[in-house]
Amino acid sequence: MTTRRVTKRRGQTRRRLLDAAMEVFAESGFGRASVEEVCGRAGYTRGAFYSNFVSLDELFLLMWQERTDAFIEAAEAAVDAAERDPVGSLEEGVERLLDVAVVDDAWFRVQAEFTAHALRTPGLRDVMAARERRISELLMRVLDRAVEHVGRRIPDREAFADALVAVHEGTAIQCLVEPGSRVVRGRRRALFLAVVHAYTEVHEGA
Amino acid sequence: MTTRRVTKRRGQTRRRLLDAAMEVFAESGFGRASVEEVCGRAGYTRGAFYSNFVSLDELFLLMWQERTDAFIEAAEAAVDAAERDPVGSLEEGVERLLDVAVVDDAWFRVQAEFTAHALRTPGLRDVMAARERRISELLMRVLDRAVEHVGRRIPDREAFADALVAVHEGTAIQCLVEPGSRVVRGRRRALFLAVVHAYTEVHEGA
DNA sequence: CGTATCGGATACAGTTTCGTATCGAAATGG
DNA sequence: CCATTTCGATACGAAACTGTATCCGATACG
Repeated sequence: MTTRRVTKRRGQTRRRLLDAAMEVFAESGFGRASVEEVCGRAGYTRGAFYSNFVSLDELFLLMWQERTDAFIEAAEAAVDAAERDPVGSLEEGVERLLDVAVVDDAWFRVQAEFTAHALRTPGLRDVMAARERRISELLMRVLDRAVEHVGRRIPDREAFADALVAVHEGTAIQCLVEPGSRVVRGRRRALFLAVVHAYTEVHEGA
Repeated sequence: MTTRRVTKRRGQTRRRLLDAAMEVFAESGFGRASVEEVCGRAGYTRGAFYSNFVSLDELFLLMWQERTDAFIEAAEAAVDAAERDPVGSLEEGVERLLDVAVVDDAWFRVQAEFTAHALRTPGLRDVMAARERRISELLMRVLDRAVEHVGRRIPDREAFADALVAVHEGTAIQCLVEPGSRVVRGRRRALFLAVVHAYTEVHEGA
């Protein structure tokens, strides 16, 4: 077992394959995508693929994790910045939350693919659950300050977090299924706000 | 073009193929399921399949519609019965709503498959959207009486309906992703109740 | 019953995909 | 630059799947 040299060409091919996978899965779906289709899109042949990954399943997971991590990290950075510049009202807090919980069409399709895939692959359920938790923590952080600032508190943080995630995912589906309903953002805002009010109460010792 | 005889054997085969499709799609996913796999499960060969359907896509759609219709009709019947026996509180109304909006594991998997599939098949988006609307109407009917009965009214029915569907689907995902969280039913109830309160107000002329 | 029609099994040809094994080109590092 | 390692293209064999065409048992109808 000798330590192998790692060339930069390798990194580039992995990158291109990962990116191509995202496009292909969004278009054809995971189940109907072939190794060849991904390679072709990336400008390679199967040789490159099998030299970098062991299976489509692995590639899919890696791609998904990469995107998820990138998204969460970006969102965390935004939240960090926001925490140094606290909002004055719940409405503002929800507005920021909407900015973080963006719904991107291609990505959400892949997300749907992954969900379906993960639901019948035991090991992946946990991966998804873990991600849901990270996102819920993130959404919580966005609101924490705002809630405190207006003199309210959160009796049951866990329930609140679950509710936020549910609303996020539930409304995201609607955004994509409904044809051209741009009205949806308003609906999302309203629903988030309602949930924030419902899961917080006026702080006693203020 | 003569009118063809329709035997009962044919009906039976269709039925078995439809049922097998449900199982297979839940296990293997739609994209990775083959015609042969479905036939095998049903106890037939491909000859039977191509004599009854033109493609897996068609079979999938028919199966999905059949199940969806059955579910909605059953729910409607339950709602009809319930309307003759009105509830006395919002809590009771939500409880009934939970009974209607059941989350069945296998079916939800197939639902996830269909969602992913429909998101990249333009014609199917509309089909899904139409179904969402039927379900939202149903959920609304469950609550209408209850809301009225406790002297409240619904300012924006459409927004309310959307919110209910979003909560239903969002929480359904959580039910399936989280390992053994039986606590979730309580969470669902709470969230539904919160939404009902948020989207209704005390009726003026009472 | 007998016969015409129907339905599903079987056989077949063609395509797609897979995973591996091999080979030449490119990159590395001395 | 040269030697060596690494990377990806290509060639190959095997397997799975598709869709059709044909055939024979089952079924309906008079």
